[in-house]
Formats: sequence, C-alpha cells, structure tokens
Amino acid sequence: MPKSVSKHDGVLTSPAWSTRHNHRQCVVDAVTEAAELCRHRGVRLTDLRKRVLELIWASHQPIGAYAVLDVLRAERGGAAPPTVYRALDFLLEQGLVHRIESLNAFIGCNQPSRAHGGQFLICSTCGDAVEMDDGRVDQAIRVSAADAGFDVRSRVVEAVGLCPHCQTSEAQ
Amino acid sequence: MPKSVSKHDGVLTSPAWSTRHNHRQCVVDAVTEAAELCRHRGVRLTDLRKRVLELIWASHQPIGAYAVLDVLRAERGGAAPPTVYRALDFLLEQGLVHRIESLNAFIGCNQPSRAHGGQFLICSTCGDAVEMDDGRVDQAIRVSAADAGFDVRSRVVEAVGLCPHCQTSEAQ
DNA sequence: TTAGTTATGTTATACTATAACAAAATGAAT
DNA sequence: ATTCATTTTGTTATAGTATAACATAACTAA
Repeated sequence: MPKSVSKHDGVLTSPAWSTRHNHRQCVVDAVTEAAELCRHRGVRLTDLRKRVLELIWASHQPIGAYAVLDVLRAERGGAAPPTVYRALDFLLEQGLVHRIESLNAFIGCNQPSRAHGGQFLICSTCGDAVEMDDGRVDQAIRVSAADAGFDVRSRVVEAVGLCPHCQTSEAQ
Repeated sequence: MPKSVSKHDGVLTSPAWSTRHNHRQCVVDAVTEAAELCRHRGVRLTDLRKRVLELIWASHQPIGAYAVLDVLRAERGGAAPPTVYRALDFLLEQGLVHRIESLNAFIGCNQPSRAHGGQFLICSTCGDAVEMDDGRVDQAIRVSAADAGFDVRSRVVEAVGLCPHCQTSEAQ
C-alpha cells in the first residue's frame, strides 16, 4: 500500500487548522445537518452512526476505519471492525462521508445534500484534505472519456501536493 | 474495501479484448521496451522484475499483487509477499506500471518513457482498464486546485463506467 | 578477491475489510 | 400492548493487502 493515514493514531492531534476555525462548532453543525437530512430522507441516523460521523468530523483529516474503531472501543465495550464498517457503509450511501482511495481513509462531506463524487486536495505535509468538487474537472474527465467511447458513472479524483499553509512553511 | 480486482484469480482468463489484438505480442513488446528503457537508465530489470512485469501485462487487466504472487509461487519456489511488492515498487518507480488505487491493483503503463500520473477508465462490467492521460484533465485539476491555493504534485484519476463494448452488450 | 552495494529469501506481523450467524432494537400491523 | 417482520448491532472468524526486519545471495567496481 502506498501510504496510510493512520496506524490508529492521530485522532486527537492538533494540526495546522486548529487555530483557524471553531472546530467543535463545525463538528456540531455537520452532525446537525446530517440528522436533518436523514430525517428528511426517512433513514435512521442511529447513535452509533452519528457517533462515527462525529469522530470523522472531529478528526478533521482523513481518518482510517480502525482509528475510529479504537475510539469506539474505548467508549463502549464490544466494538469490532464490522461495527465501524457498517456505519461507514451507511454514511457513504447517504453521502455524509467520502472515502479517499489513496489513503484508505474517510472524511466528512461538505455538501451532503447534493449528490456528487468528491474531488480531494491532499496535503502531503500536514495531511489535511480539502474537498473541491469543481465541475470543470468532472467535465474534462467526461469529455476525455467520451473520446475513448467510455460512459463514466463515477470518478475518483485525488490530488496530492502542498496546501497554502505548508507552501509558505516550506519556503520558511 | 470497496471492491477488489481479484481473489487471486483471473490471471489466465480470456476477457473481451482477447479477440481484438495479438496479446502475446503486446506483452513481448512491452517487456522489450521496458528492458531498453532500464538499460538506458542504468537500472536493473532483473529476471524477477521482468517476470512480474510480464505477468501484469499478460493479465491485460488490473491485477492484484497476490494474484501475481500465486503465479510466482507456482513457477519458482519461495516467493513471498515482499518478493512481489519489491518488484512492484521498482516497476512503479520506473513508471513501468501504475497502481490503481480504487482496485488495489496494478496495470502496465502504455508510455513508460514519459513521466506522467496516469488516468484510468475502468469498466465496471468487464473489468478492463484503459489509460488515457489527457492533458485537459490534468490542466483542469491544476487550475481548480490553484483556485484553492494548492500546489499539486501528483494526481489520482480513476473513472468507473462502461467501456464501448459493454455499452453495446448491455443494450443487447 | 575483496569489499561495498543492491537484490532476493525468509519469517513474522501490521493494516484493511468482509462473511456468517446470533441477538437486540425498531416499527408497523393488529 | 402484542406480535411479526425488518433493520440494526454484537460477535467470532477469516480474507485480503502490505510492510518490517534480518539473513543470504548476486552483482559491481576497485
């Protein structure tokens, strides 16, 4: 595997973004929006699913399933891999989280009410990932694929590089 | 994991492409070009590395590391995961193969002499993957990322959909 | 040939994910 | 409230993917 986002660590660290916004509030907002969305759709955001979503948002970076599992295990007894993977399956189906393929990790979705694939900018220095969802990118892929006669149903777009903050840090 | 390209199977199957080109020759050509490239670069395409590259090309679809390993085990004694992963690391470094993140699988590179990321169209029906490397896509990602202040160093672009052949098959 | 480097062999283990079945909770009819 | 069907969660086991660490062998250059 190319690299991993966690060996079950990093859930409670304080990366670069920590000073830049009200993190606790952003987690609350995301979970609140998810709850409303699920109620509206007639699906159940159970305590377990809600807690997994909270932990993913609280990480504020791509987080591995087993890192989520470790927290769950500490909180409630008897959490096992299927516990978290089933919750993740639900959250993915509902578009509340995205999976980042190149990291084997998960991250909260910014716009869960709108169906979309998700395009990610991943900073190789700090590990932050931001979602961009630019129509021009989807468009370019669709056009390019059409040239090959291919009918595109879903896309994985993950760009690795340096975020603005780490660019300036690197220059010192 | 979303899906897998193999449970160690499929190495010697005969998918859709089998009637459409001289497969044995395409494998030979790819390995020949790789050998020349390595000689030119002063790196060693050893028997093991060459054999792994052959097996990947022979599959003609994305193939998992353990599927390669199974063949190696049958041919020579004493092949273990590191045997194939180290060969894959070499081939990836030299740009002779690409890794497809969403499949945990590897595929031969069409244009190994030119450094590039690799963009893939993956057919969800037949499992074929074709490489496209369209500058418009890279460009769109770079521009979109720049809007977010992000400096892109590498990209993962994997589109899943229907290849031309499976589109017509599906329509019947 | 010898020493240094690179490549491979070998064993063990880490990390990621799912299968299969049991028990509990929920929801919608009585 | 009770029953039944469905969904969710618990639990155990296992499959699939990848790397660490150290030993041996092969290659290269002096």
